[in-house]
Amino acid sequence: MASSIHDLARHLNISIGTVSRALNGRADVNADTRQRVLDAARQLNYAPNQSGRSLRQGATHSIAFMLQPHQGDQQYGEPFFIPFLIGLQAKLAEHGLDLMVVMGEPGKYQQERLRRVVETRLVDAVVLANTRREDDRIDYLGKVGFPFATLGRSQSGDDTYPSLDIDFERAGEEAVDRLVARGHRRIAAIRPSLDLNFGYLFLDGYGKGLQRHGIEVDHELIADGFINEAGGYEVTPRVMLAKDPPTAIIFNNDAMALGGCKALAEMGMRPGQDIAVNVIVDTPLCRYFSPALTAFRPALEPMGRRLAEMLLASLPAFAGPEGPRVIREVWPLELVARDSD
Amino acid sequence: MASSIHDLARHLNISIGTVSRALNGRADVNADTRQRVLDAARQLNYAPNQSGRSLRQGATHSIAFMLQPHQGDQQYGEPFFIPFLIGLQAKLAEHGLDLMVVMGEPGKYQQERLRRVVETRLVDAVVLANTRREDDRIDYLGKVGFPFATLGRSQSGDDTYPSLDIDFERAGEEAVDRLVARGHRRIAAIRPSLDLNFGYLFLDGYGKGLQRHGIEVDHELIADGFINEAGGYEVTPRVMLAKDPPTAIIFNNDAMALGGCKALAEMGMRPGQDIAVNVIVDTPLCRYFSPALTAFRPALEPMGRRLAEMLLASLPAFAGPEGPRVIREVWPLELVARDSD
DNA sequence: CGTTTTTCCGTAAACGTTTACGAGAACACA
DNA sequence: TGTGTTCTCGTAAACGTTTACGGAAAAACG
Repeated sequence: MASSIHDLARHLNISIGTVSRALNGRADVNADTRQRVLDAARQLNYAPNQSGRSLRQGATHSIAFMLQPHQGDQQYGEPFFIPFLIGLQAKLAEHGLDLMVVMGEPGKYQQERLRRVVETRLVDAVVLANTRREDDRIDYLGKVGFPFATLGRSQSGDDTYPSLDIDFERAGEEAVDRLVARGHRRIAAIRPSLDLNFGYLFLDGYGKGLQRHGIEVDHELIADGFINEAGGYEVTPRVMLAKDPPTAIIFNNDAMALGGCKALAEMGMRPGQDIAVNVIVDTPLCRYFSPALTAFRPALEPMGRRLAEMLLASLPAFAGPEGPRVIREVWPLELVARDSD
Repeated sequence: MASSIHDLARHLNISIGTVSRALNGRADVNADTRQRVLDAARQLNYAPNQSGRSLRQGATHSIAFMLQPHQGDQQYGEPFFIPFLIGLQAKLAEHGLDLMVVMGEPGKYQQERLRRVVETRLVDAVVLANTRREDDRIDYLGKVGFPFATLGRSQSGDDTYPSLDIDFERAGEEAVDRLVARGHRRIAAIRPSLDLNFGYLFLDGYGKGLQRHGIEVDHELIADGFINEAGGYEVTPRVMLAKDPPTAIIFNNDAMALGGCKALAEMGMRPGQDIAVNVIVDTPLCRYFSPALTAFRPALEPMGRRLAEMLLASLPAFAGPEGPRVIREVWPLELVARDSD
């Protein structure tokens, strides 16, 4: 069924070497011959077998995107990633690269899966999401020298890989600024309990913001919960029961915010009226929730494109004439003021 | 860097044939030898090069999932697909298959991309999403005999491929039942204007439902719009301006429903009070919208798993002893009654 | 002990490419 | 005409596997 380069060569009474060179745009082939090859290829529906060229070239021309669904994502499903993926894959496609998505089982350790991807040479490089503060995957990839980039920062590794993150720290600070400006002094912070790095960054910004306004950090106002709606629902009452309860809450995750608002509602508190709510990392959910939640929005699709560029710039095969280079960027979030504060 | 089967063989003073057989669990290898090979493989971090085995075996052990982002999805991004993908890839992974995601550019024709995937033998099979009523992709894959399955039905092809869909027809009918039971006789239907097949199925069910209750179809109450929020926003006023306006609306898409509700709000109508709203295909957005929208919910993650099973059952290499078979299923949706009707 | 069967392993071909190398033809130049 | 250069192409090796085949050794059998 599938036609090979031999069929094409035979059909043209030409050697396979010439066919290959013609197809790959090499200079040492007669313009006329090239045209004939191109025409015949189209006519016979020929395209070079990917496995064959991968094997010969030692490159698969594909990239793996690795994310780990959290437990309980089956219904909710991190809408965060889709626009990012759209951007990522669009830019990769411009360079003839395909995208593989490796998810792993929800909640299960991904290291084994990653090892297989690497050792098996399934892809040329990996893009890591859900970066943890200490991330085995980064350590591993660094150790074995496999090319990768990360969406999100980490303390692991030695910064020799490209990474793109959003400025959680600054967003945390800005949220505090905003809430203080609106008269709040008792501001709570709720973040995921996992080792996810952005939880720390957010809290740093939150602390810095408070400090700048001369407000002391009250640990009764900080809580960690599982990074989903149930987590937010469970943990929000905890800060509300502080001796001196908060008048505002910053949620470090949209799902947790939604769960938190449910808990607040059950306590008879309406966001935007009885309590102010901000959430870091806006998603469509924040917008459609009632009241619409004031949130900080990242430019996901451009981020996807950009991280693809950064990854490619770090790969010798794709880097420009100046050679490969490692770029690391932190992008600002845009405040979307809505009705919850 | 990467170790090959030759390294392993040399290290063990053994032939590469034996190593391969040991690794692949073939019977004709001494138990003792096998263990030594396995140990050495682990020790040397060896795993067979994927390109090599793909080339030799004529199978890539990966599947492509092909979806087409609609224009304007950059922020919203079809949350529908993530849980489905989680299920799909989980089941595929159980069989040692990897998942490739091919998106194409938003709004752009995917045929070229598909041809490349097929001719290049990038994957062993394809899963198609966003099936259209007449779908070139299905025609093409059928014609060239490339294995595939679809999420959603189509009129194209001759039903010789596995497909899994949700029962839009029945959901449309049930929505009518529900609304009639609640006293409505003037029920509008809003669906996407594209050739997406589910739009037709939905409308069939809607018509059948009306008929069963002796209500005549009024074409002033049916409208098509672009399948996003803007489309819903634009088209909803149109049905509201009918000579005899509707007291209920069924939306065939969550994004359109949200846009529609915005339009309704601007006309001073509150869903659940001044007008009833149902939406086919629930997403988290429906749940968090205010008022929470009554909607019909599919079991996305199980559907993903199931379609993977169905696809595998149709592939000779994975089918059981009874040989490959084509399964087609239509799954019911679960009504989630909320506050909008 | 001779014969047959079984167990185990090495050899080599094949999968479909790309590419280094070299060679013939055409051309330029003196 | 002789020499050097440029164009163009064919040859063959290599990428890392899997697997059909055959053969040697061991085991089973009478």
